[in-house]
Amino acid sequence: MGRGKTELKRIENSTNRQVTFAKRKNGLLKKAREISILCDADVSVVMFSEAGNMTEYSSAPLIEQLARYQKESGKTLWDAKHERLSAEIDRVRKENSNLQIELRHLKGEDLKPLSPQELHALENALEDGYAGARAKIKEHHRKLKKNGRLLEEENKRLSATYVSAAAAKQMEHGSNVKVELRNGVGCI
Amino acid sequence: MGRGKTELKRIENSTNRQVTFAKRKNGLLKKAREISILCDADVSVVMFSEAGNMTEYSSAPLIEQLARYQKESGKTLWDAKHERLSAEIDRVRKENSNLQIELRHLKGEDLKPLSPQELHALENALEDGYAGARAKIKEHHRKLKKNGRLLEEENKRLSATYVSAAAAKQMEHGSNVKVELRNGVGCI
DNA sequence: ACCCCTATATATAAAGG
DNA sequence: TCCTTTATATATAGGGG
Repeated sequence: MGRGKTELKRIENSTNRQVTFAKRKNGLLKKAREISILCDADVSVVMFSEAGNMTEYSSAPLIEQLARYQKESGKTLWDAKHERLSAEIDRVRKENSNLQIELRHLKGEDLKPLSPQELHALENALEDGYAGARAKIKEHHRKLKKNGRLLEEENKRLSATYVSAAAAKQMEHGSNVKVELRNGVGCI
Repeated sequence: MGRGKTELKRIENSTNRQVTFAKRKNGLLKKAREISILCDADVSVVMFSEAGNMTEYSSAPLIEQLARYQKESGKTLWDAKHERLSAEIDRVRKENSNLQIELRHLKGEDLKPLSPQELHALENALEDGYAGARAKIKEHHRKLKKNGRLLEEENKRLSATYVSAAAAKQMEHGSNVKVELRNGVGCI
């Protein structure tokens, strides 16, 4: 619809994608309104842009539409959602636990369950990671310094906000591992 | 659209109304599919004809769309229990994100947003952590060795299960950070 | 109700400001 | 990014099986 025929695939150019979304979003909403009026139908549309911005249209209260949806489709939105949420919580918690174990191992804690082989590997990982990280950090540090006092002032400002953000996060959900490391990073 | 311009009001003739609904319903669904594909957006449409027949389209599971809707709009579609579950997911996700950032910093990645002060602190943290961890690991390693071959055999067995568990976790949700570190730990 | 056809009305891609 | 202006592509009203 327009000067060029468009293939039905994700528009690669980000700007074009956004522009097209804005146009078509309006088009879709208009069509939804029209059909609900012309044909005395109930229509609900919920859209999320790539960036996460929501747009909705519903000719009747959405909750009523959903109640109807459940009755018609036989799908139990509520219960199913509950199960999904619970499953997601399990998944995310497990991931969290793994991350924390990783951090502890890297700090030399909770080594008991590790076999000699794993300990050896951990030593190597630490050694490699340490050397690489240290080099990168120094390099980055050096670059920053080259930019002189002005930038350093700016960084101090940023540092202040970063530290308070870190503090806020601690208050929020003080994981031991994180608190310790945050302190290490944020203070001095 | 078509031979006659149509007023935006309920079509009086029942047959025409139904025919128009059928046509426009398909048009709307097509548009919804297109926008979701072209613009990488998430779109859900639920429609009920005058007669009560339901049609739905959702680029992502409708339940998830609705969860997002709730969060964005602030409107409660279902009970508080679900909201608590959602809040917990958000909380743990945020914590995961922080943990991953920490791991990256410790690996010398994503250093750009850090100020010189923070970089310095990170260096110290790495240095201290590294020395401490290494000492602890060596000590632990030494102790294990003292217990001789029998225990070592046992540890090999444990190691095997640990490694496959780690591999399974990778398959599950391969975060870059984790995968790399797990490899370091699990593989030698 | 469901196709098909065709004239028109709309939607929108591309381009420029 | 948003608006305006085209030229084109699509959607669809009305009509006939």
